[in-house]
Parts: sequence; structure tokens; C-alpha cells
Amino acid sequence: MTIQFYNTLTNKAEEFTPVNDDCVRMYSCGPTVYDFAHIGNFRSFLFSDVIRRTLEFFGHKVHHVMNITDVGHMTDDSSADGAGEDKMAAAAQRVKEDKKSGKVPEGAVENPEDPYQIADYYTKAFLEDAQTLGVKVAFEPENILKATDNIDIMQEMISQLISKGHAYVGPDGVVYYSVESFPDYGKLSGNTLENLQMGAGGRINETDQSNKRHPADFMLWKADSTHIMKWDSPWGAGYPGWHIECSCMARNRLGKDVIDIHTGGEDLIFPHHECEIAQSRGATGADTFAKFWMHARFLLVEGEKMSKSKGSFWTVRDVLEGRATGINVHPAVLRLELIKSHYRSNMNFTRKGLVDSANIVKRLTEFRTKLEAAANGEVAEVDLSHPILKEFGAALADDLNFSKALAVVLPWASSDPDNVAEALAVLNKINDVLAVAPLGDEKSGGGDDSEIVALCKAIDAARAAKDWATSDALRKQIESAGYEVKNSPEGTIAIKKLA
RNA sequence: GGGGCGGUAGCCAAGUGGCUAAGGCACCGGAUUGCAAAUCCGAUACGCGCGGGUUCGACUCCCGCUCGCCCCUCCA
Repeated sequence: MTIQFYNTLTNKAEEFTPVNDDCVRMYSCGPTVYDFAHIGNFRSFLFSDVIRRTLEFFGHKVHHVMNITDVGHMTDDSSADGAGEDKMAAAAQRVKEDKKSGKVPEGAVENPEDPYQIADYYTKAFLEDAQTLGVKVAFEPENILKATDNIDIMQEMISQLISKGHAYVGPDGVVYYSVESFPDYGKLSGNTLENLQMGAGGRINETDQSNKRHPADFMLWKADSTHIMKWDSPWGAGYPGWHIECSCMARNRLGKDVIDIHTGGEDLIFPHHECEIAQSRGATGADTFAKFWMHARFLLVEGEKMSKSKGSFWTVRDVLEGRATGINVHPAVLRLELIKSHYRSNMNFTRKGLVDSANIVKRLTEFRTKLEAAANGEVAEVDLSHPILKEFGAALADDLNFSKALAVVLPWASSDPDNVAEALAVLNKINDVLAVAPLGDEKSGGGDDSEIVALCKAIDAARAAKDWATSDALRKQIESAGYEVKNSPEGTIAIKKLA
């Protein structure tokens, strides 16, 4: 099976083959930890998880790493949004307020003035969310890289870039990357120096420009004694630029100058990934940094851009805990919702979509339950030549076509397979990629709620007495508590709704 | 203004230069049910943003238009 992935670098689907035989090396841009990650962030993180799982499905060993940006960047060297505020300072302010209102648990952040504690607080929250949603790399602490732990290798790379003529110290003391020293600048994004039409975004600060040799030159190190987080350096105490961390950590942790796949959200194509390429290739001298650049499109919420003012800037917690849609959502449902539409299309995150996904999760879960009961603990061995896996795999290999993959799985999941042990093995393989039925260690489904069980018993009693009015009223009561009420040979059962 | 991606039924979403345009949800009909739910069976796009072109034939290729999304130094 050849795997086709769409490569942003070439704007077309290409056959994927690993650079090195031992494993696939993959780097994903992770979160900034100045706030809780939202569902849009997680679409991108889950996208990288699904690439990894797909490669593993086809038998590749994958080394996947993700960064945590915790340096507390200013709004960079441009005063871009006019606020000019240190993000860590803003986060500190927010945490202080949340502490007062009790939103931050007792003891979670002792001192909001300490940026490391703030970063730590949001990093923990991110990892918790990522684990809840089944992002594999979140279970591998050695592959989660913090920018603040890697300042030394950033300084090394900056020195390399200066000595190779790719970087210079400006009259303002800031170390800049010289885009003119790198002819391929713009190849990834199409924003070549000719195309850039300087300042078209209207966010360039004139003062900063005068210190650069070319307006597109970007910052590698900024000496700034007022910055909250700062480190000593040959260029003065200050902090690294935004782009340098990924170049350094990818090379350092993955151990190669050329990696296989680099992922992120579509907004990172320019400038972030463009700059990473310039830095990495400038430092290593290789003609490639990442062979494949893969980007996930943004998601919309109810047909519109996520926006804080419309209250649609939902965090994972908001969705799972019912603040977004009014009903608690099972993590598997959110996971499926965020991975099921094609990563290169805008996805529209809706209440209705969640209900859709919940139905699919339920169907797959019930199919598993049925197979497990029939198989008596027996699971066969299957390989990818099994017809279902072959089709499922073909869809995945076609640039991660999850819609097509689900179109294979769903009709099969309502069938009655002759060989249940084999079917169970097939389902396991499918679930290694989807990870929704089940999603890791399930907490008990809520069937142990004694009040609900009592209501079910009362329904059975009412029905036995043909007291339909009572039975209907009780049913409504359970349903409004977020349960689905079913009849079964063993009597009435209530199952917590997934979304 | 420049670079990139996309517009398929009520909704989500595959797909192909030519048999009946996947799959899911919703809706409708049936089985089942005290009635429902769940489950099972069945039906459901005369059309693929608009206009033109190429072709024996296009939703699929080309051109123009239009609408939506991302980027053009905060952003997943």
C-alpha cells in the first residue's frame, strides 16, 4: 500500500516514503501555554495524532514529538496588534482573577507572578486534555518538549546561523535572520520576497523596520531586560524568537537534520514554518528540513469563525463539561468530531455534528460489545489483507480520507460477521487509528448511578401494573437527566447520552 | 493588491470524463412496542455555486464570475 499525503511544500499529493528506514520522524507544533487550548487547536493536534496512528497502522515505527511554547513571547518585534503586551503577563493577570473567583483549584498556582508556574499550570491542563482525547504523544513525556528547557540549543543554532552568514546583529542589538541569504525563502507559503508586498497586512512597525536589512528579516534573539522570562546570551540577556524553538527542538530530539513530517495549523505556514525552513536549512546546510509539510484547516463554530465575543471560543473543557452545547460530551465523541472531516477542508463544529459523532461512537461501541460477547474472549490474528482493513487502509492511505474510511466501517459495523474473533481483531486495528471505541481507559459509563437505577426499577413496576402514565413520566424524568432509556429483556435500562 | 484552499441533498461528507452520484445524521414508510426509545428492513440528489468552452459525452478538464476560508510578521 502506498501512502499519499498532500504536501504543502509542493501543493500536491505525493507518495510518502520515510527518509530513514529505522522510523518515521515527525514534529508537530504544539500549544502556547498562556491559556487553555481550544477545540481549534485540538483539531490540529488530533490531526497529527491521526497521521501518526495511520503510519503505525501500516507498520511504520513513528517518533512523534510536540513542542510546548512557554517562553512568553511579546507580540514580537512588530507591536503587531498594538497591544504590545507580554502574553505571560496577560496570563498571569487572568490566573490571578481566576484564583480569586475560585476557577483555579486551590494550590494549583501558588504564585501567579511566577511565569513558570503559569506555564506549568496550562501545560498540565493541555496534557490532561490531550490525554483525554487520546493524543498518543501526550502520554510520552520525553517527546513533549518545552521551549524554556532548550534555550541553550537555540543559542547554539543562532551562533551557527551568524557564522554562516544567515543572521546578523542589528543596530538595535537584536539578532535577525537575513531572508536574502536564503534563496528558497517563500517556497512553502508562496510568500516569496517579490510576492510579500511589504506591510500589506498593515501590521509593520516602522521603527523596527529600520533596524533590519530587509523588511522580512525576522528576530532570532532579542535582548530585553524588561521581558518577564529572560536568559543570558552572547547578545545580552533576553529571549529567543518564536520560530527558532521548533527548528532546534526538531533537530535535537529527532536526531536528524532532515525529518519526515512537520505538522501544524494552516496559519502557521507563514511566517512560522517558512522561517523554520530558513533557519534549519541555513544551519544544517541540507536542501530539505521536513520532507512533508502537512497543515490542518481551521474549524468554524456553527458556520462562523470562532470568536471570543460570540462566546464560541470553546476549550476542550467547555465542550466536555457541557458549557458549549448544554450537554456533557464524551471525549470519544469530541475526538471523532474533530477527526472525521477531511483535514484540508474547513470543518464546521456544530451541536448537530456532535450528535452525529455520538451516534457513530455508540454504534461502534455496541458492535464491539456484541462481538466480545460472542467471541468469548477469543481474538484472532488478522493482517491488512482482510477485505475491511484493506478498504479502510486504502481510504487512509489516500491522504487521510476519513469520510471514506468511515463509509467502510459503518455498514460493516451493522453487519453480523461469521467469524466474530476475526471481526474483533479487525475492529481493534481500526480502533488503533480512530481510538473512539473505546478511547483508552474508559471510566465506567454511569450505569452505577443508583438514583437512575431506582427510577428504571420504578418504570418496570409501573409497566407491570400497566400504569402507563407513571411509566411515561418516569421515562421523561430520566431522559431529561441526559439519559437514553431503553427496554431490554432484563427490564428498563438507562444509558448516559454521549452528547 | 499578492499567495493558497474550497463550494456536491435539510445537515455532515465521499466520488468519477460515460452503468443506478459512497457513507452517516435528520426526515418518511414498515416490522417491533401499551405508546415511545433502541434495533432491523425499505424509500429518498432528473442534479453536484453561476456562466461559457473543450468533448460523441463533464459534476469531473479549461476559462471567466461569484461566494466562503487561511496567510501576507499575535494566531492551530
